Amino acid sequence: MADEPPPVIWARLSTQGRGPVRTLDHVAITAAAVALADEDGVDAISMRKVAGRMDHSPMALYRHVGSKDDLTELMYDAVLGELDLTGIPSGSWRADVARLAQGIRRLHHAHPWIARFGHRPTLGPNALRFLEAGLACVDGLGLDIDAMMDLLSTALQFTRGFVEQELGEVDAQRRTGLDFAGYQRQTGPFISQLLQEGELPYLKRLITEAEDLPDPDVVFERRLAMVLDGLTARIGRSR
Amino acid sequence: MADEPPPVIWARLSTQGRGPVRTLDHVAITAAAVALADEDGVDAISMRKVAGRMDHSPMALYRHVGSKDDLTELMYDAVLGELDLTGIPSGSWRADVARLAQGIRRLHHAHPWIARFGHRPTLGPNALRFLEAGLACVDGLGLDIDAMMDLLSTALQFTRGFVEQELGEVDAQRRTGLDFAGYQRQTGPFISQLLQEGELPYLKRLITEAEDLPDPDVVFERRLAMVLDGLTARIGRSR
DNA sequence: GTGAGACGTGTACGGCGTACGCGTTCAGAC
DNA sequence: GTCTGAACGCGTACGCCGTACACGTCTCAC
Repeated sequence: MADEPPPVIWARLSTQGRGPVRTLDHVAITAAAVALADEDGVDAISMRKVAGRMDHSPMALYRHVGSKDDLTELMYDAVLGELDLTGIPSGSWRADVARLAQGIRRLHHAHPWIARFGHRPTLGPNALRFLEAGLACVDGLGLDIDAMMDLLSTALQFTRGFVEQELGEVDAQRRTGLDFAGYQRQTGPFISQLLQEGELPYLKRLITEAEDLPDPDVVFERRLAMVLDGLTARIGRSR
Repeated sequence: MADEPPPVIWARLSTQGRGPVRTLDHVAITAAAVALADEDGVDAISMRKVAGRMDHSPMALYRHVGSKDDLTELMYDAVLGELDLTGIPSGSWRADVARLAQGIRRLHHAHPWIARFGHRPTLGPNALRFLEAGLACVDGLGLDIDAMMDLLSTALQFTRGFVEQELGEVDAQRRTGLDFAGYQRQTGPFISQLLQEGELPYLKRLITEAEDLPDPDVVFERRLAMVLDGLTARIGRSR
């Protein structure tokens, strides 16, 4: 059985070695890729374009990142580094977890492409920093490590699901070039037809009774508060 | 300003018209695409392969689906149709919402590619059926339609986030051809090195103290219960 | 000095989504 | 019964994509 190279990028990141001085490294490549993704969207990320942005040949990148999948993992960890974790843990687990959730949501808004890669939990430095900070928030509550993970993960998984739904909207807008109002204008006739034809009482109520343009920040806060309430109950129970 | 075609596929689905009898329609195409995705994964979905599976030329599909994005939306609605909604609403909102969440999770496990498309909430027949059933579960609790949506969406968004994390794992396994044990074997040395070098007390606790191979079903139930607890609190408050 | 390894490049392969134009088939207008 | 034009499926082609592989060049260890 051969010694396979580790499948973890983080164990494969090389530093300047014997050859010519490098004009490229994984940090710069990652930064270029992030900038590209931020500007032009997920679908614009290509090895060729990233390389072009750095005035290098596409194949030059492979000396440093192994594959496009590797690059996306580096990108993910890189933006995780933007999270501000100062003052965490603060002593109030609820405030801290809420701050982490809000931070993660902001991160997804700043980099809407994050959600579109399916990753294992990455072992990058920023992901680890985040994990440590997150678990520190829920330490000292008399919970074992599994329960601590439950608290943290539940809040963050809700956040991820919420944000992904938001971003589906954003992404569709970018692809179709239609904002929400334009979309409504286009779908209006179809929805009217649906309501006329079928038995869709709740769709009707949504359209007639629901708040018209709810502030997504407010909705997020409201739902996050419910989730945190559920976590609180769990802490009380295990004491 | 020209009359653009509606951006909603559902308003553009055509039926047999004047020309030659069709040998293809969006239902058959969608079914073939779903089968392909189930067998070979997201990355295998291509117009060419779907067409090949039906013994047709790739371009024939475009007569019926408009674009690959359209096709993915059809696929999403198609699998939503697999959800069993009989007996919903049952009278117990909590049991119903839990059932919906479990159903959605099962759906994602059966079709792991679902999560990889960013969609607007689709207006397909099955999505509408699901929406109606979901809101029916949380009706009669004295909540307005916005609060009803909060309840339903919070549970489902948590589910989506949970499942996407699970699937990141599954997907990575398919891509690398390494199961979890193999992955652990490969990453073990790197993690040992991390623990030796850095200050990662919680990673250490996770590895030494956490349950070794937690049953994901159990973890999901436990966390979902917490979320539902949070929702319960909200209902009590608004009465 | 010299050899080996690191670095970036050029070329090429097989795949992709889909625009465009074509012949064929048939429902409805006359 | 004939004609016509819309609907249908196909062939070709374009410009992308990820990346395997072979190559020349540069630098450090010896």
